Amino acid sequence: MAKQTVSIRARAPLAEPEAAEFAVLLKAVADPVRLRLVSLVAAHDGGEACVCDLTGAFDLSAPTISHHLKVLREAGVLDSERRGTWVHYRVRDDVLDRLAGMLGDLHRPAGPRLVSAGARR
Amino acid sequence: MAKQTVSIRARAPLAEPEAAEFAVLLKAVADPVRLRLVSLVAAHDGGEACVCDLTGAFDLSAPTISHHLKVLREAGVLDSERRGTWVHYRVRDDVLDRLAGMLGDLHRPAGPRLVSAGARR
DNA sequence: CGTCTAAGTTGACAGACGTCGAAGCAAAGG
DNA sequence: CCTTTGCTTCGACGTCTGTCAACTTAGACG
Repeated sequence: MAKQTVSIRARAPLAEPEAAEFAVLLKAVADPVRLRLVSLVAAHDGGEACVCDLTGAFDLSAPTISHHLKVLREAGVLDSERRGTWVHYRVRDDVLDRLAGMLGDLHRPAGPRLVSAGARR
Repeated sequence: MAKQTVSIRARAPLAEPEAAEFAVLLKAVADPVRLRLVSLVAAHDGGEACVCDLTGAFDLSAPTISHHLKVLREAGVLDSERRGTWVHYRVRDDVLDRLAGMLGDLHRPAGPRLVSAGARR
């Protein structure tokens, strides 16, 4: 009788296009400054913050902060909206959820999920 | 009676040292090739794979694959062990869990966790 | 030992990245 | 209209990163 070990690692590996897509998100977040920026925006009351709330937390010039915010915005991690004089940033919760879910799924065997894909709110 | 809206965003923002630490992990994974490498290793039978199992999936030279594996190893995402002629790589599940957990926590309000911090296995 | 195969190291190079100062644009208030 | 304040864009600079060809190291097997 053959070996019959049902593979414990049944999940299919990431295809190249998916990997490329996630890599864009990961690259955006893979920087101490940008990670803290996301964290600061998420932790801010109401889940949004204007740039003026953020610059004080860093020893960096305003253009540099603006640059990092642009990277996060273009990657889809943050949304921005101008209201009067101030520009408000907000975290794309769904995007962060997809990212966290993908990383969790990587090493977790296929089957019933522990966490539902949608965010709880 | 006062409004009593307990701030929905109570989680403290990431401190700089934590951010730097996580950024190292994220940088390691924030590359299409490395993301697929991790995925391939994780999806491989037994949760481990030798380099010879991996090189075929890419249009890259062996030194380049070796370089990416080194980055992942030094960041702590992968473990490697030489057994005879072959070097076997394995995913550090705990590390990936910490990463996924951190990203999930970023935008999720503080309070009772949905997922226990330790991996289920 | 000699040789073959697997994997890693070195050195080089083009391109991407993080940072800043200076200049630009947008809204609000004189 | 002019000025001020908040934020972004531009241009430049040094550093880091992904890639390869060439070479080296580590075991296995005669």
